[in-house]
Amino acid sequence: MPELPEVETIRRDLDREFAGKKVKAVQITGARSVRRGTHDDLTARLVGRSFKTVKRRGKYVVVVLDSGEWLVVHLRMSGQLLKAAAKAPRPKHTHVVIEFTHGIQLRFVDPRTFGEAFVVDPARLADEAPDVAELGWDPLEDPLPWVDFARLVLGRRVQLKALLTDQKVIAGLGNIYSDEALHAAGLRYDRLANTLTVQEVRRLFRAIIEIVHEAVQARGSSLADEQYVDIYGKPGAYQDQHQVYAREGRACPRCRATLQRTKWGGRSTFFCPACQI
DNA sequence: CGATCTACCTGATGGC
DNA sequence: TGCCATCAGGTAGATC
Repeated sequence: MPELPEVETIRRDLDREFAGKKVKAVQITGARSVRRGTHDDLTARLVGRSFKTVKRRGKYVVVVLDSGEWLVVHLRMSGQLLKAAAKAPRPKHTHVVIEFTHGIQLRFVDPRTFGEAFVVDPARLADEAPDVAELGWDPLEDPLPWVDFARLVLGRRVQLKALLTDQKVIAGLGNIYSDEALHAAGLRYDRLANTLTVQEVRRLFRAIIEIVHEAVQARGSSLADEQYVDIYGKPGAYQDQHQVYAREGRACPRCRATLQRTKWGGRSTFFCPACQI
């Protein structure tokens, strides 16, 4: 569920709440949530360590420990990171609990169990976490001359939605924000990347950056099920600014044509059939 | 290289 | 009420 803006919201709050805090104990109850390395190894590399800073790469949360190692968390479809008092009741599907002093916990809750947490030595990232090492351009973190973006786009004969959601090309966009960015740029999801004009590439570049920044401002998107919440359990507000996502049958905010929903790559895709070309 | 499936899971929702 | 199908923010791997 969470894409770049949601993960960035979580990152900022984690950094504010936990930077400098020392891990007292770790409890791992969900078998699937820790699958790179053993449970004992994760525990040993966390206990007694402090959270130094919290960073983000694409949709990965990266906690830099005072040992220099990284605690990496990916929330996949249904993961949540929640700050809670030790005595507060534990939600169902709580798989990992990191205990700090003063009775504060960081909990990893994940009903569908696709998410994961692991500790990695950043010097060995390419070997031990190639998925993290190979991430592409992060539209919030990485300054990128737009001509370099143009090279990324024009060099591929691939449909735009595949390009935007390919984490090795652009890190952090998923189903919601790729649809929103394509609408903002006036481009269809199935347009081939290498057919874009220079002007269209520039519009896409600007649209991606703008959408991501606006969504971070609004603390991300929570859909009807409120699966995404921040570390305090609060939903985001960007869904109120969605122009196309989950708005099929309604008027396009730009041209008033009726927005459509279709299936692309096995997922719902929303677009305006009139002003996205 | 690129497109298309499948699989990994639980839970919410809607039709009958 | 129950039962069944479908859908959900992601990604990796197999196959063509």
